[in-house]
Amino acid sequence: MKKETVRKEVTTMKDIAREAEVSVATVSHVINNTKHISDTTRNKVLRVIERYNYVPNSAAKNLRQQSTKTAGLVVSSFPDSFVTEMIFAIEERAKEMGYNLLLVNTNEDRDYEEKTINLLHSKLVDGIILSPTSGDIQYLQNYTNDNFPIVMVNRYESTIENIPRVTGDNFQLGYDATLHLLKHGHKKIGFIYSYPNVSTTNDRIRGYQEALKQYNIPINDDYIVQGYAKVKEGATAAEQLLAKDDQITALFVQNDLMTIGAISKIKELNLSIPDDIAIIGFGDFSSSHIIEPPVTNILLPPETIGRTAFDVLLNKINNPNYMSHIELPPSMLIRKSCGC
Amino acid sequence: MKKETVRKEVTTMKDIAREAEVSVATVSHVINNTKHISDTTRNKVLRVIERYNYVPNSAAKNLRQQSTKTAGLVVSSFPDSFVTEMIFAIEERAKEMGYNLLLVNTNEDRDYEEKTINLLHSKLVDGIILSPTSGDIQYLQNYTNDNFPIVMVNRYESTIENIPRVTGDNFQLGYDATLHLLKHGHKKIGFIYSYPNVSTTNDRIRGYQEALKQYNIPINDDYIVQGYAKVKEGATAAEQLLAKDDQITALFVQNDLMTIGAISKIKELNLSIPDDIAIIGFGDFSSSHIIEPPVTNILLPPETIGRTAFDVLLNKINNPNYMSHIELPPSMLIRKSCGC
DNA sequence: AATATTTAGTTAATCGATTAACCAACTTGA
DNA sequence: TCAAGTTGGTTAATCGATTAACTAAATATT
Repeated sequence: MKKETVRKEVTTMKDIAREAEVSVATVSHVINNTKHISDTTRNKVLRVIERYNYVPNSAAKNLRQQSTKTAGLVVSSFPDSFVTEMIFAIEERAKEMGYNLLLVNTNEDRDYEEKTINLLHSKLVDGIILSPTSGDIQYLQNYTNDNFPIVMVNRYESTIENIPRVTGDNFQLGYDATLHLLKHGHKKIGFIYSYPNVSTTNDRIRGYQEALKQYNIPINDDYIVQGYAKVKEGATAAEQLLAKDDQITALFVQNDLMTIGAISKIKELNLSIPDDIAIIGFGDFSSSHIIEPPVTNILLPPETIGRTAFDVLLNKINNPNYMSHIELPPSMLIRKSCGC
Repeated sequence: MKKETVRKEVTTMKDIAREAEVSVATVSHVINNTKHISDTTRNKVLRVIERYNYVPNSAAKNLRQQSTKTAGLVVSSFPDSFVTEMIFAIEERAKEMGYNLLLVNTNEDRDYEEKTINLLHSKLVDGIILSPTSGDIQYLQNYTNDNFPIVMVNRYESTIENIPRVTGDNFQLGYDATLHLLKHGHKKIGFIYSYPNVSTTNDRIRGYQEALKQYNIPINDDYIVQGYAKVKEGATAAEQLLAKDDQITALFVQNDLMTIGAISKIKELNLSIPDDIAIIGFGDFSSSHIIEPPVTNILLPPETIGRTAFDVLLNKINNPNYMSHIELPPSMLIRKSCGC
């Protein structure tokens, strides 16, 4: 039951060599400038290449050179403006450095993540930038033991220390945003996170709790709910929080889509922002300032994180012993939704 | 000045074969299920594979099999919700069909697009889904002559008819949105597009003009301005349109970011939406319904377009003679900004 | 019992480049 | 004039898999 494959007539270096009446080695040297070739021969070869519209077979090249000038980028989610901008920055930096990017989205599926990294490993890419999903990623240890370059971006896994990483300071982020709300007099602050058991969520929650502790406010785990990084689920999470007898007066939401969901739910309930419910979102998403009221956000710099991550990967590729844990500070973009 | 390369100790199939005391062929057959191997041998091999955490070298596999199970996706822009969702859909469909996706963003750079396709060609990928940027893309003809599978998505180039494509019906889209504004009594309608000389823009403008013509309204090219698909530039475009003596009363904007920019500019000018200026945007972006007033959009289905595009590519890969031009109809999501 | 078929493996050619090692012819220098 | 160096190439091994063709042993068939 073999599939009938239509054999493609693809020009190889051999064809070019034959046509130009030189050896394949010469063709290769002309293409790669690896040896001095006389102008006559060089031009003869180039003309044939031109005529046949010849492009060297990358698989063969990769196999021989043990390098692909391609990097893998494995992210766990996608249409969230922070991640999108980070991807964009990595892409851009890769382009600048002469690399291509193989982008894969695991959609928070741990098994798929492992499978993908397996696939990307072994010379399909020179290295991987990974934003891991939750769960045990000890399997990564095998790759790092093999000296296969991996760097973590945005999220990290604290049990694995020997992988370089570039993230935001999410503890500080959680702390700063919460403190801001506390200063406005809020005592019951809801926290809507995307996914559990990932460093971004964990660290922000720790920061949130630390701020509350400093204000001597008891920590209530019921105030911390999941919103799956989506509009609808963000709305549901907000609804759930606002339905409590406790009269929560502020919301701290961890991504743009959930923020939009939460705001639409608050409006639907005919509550006023920020008078009834204050809200702080995450990331400088573009509609923030035209939403009514304009949304106050706490941010991390996606471009810097992305570009830095790629540079770190490059360092790791060139030097297997390279190591660094880079953490970038958050900042706040204060508008109206927090009550300022 | 050769770079000192640290030779990586990578386990090959030969190592596995030696260790399991079988031939490399047997190892290959175990891995690929290409021949019946006794349970004893199979297990012996599998154990060694497990122990060494062995993964076959894809470059070698690709070279031999003349197939990579990877598709290239070349887009010309990125952080726009329509494109993002389309990419997401293509990704998802590729995953379902056992393919990986090599995503490259050309950022509207024609030369980079050509270079990228050159690179992706020749067995780095099995085929390419392309959303071409403007300019002469006759160079594509070389690839299609080689039977290299390419399909165009979202945008197309009308001078090349022998490449399958999946797009929206943008003429209809331009027509419908404009007609809607005309029915509300608007006569001076500004049109803000992202990039010139691409089919999406051209077709929508044709639709826009056709609608005006049917209402016997003279076409004024000054009403058609560029917004570069970005928030800031969208705002500038809106400002430029509203500054005219003509008193434009409606805006038809071709992507989410520019729509957000235009709205913020209108608010900045203390004009009311929809009373002073009606506005119709494009795409069902998530903040549409919480912006004040909620934004009316005309849409195309990014998921259907994306999934279909991948299926078309698959057809083209399996059958070089496959051909189709698929055009999906627009729909409208009416909210308040149009004056309804 | 002789022959045919099945099972379980092996051998070796192959994919299309890169590149170290080699070589021939020509220059240069003393 | 002859050794040394330079120029402009070529030869052939190699990267790490896949797979057609082959073989030996075991099993089935007549």
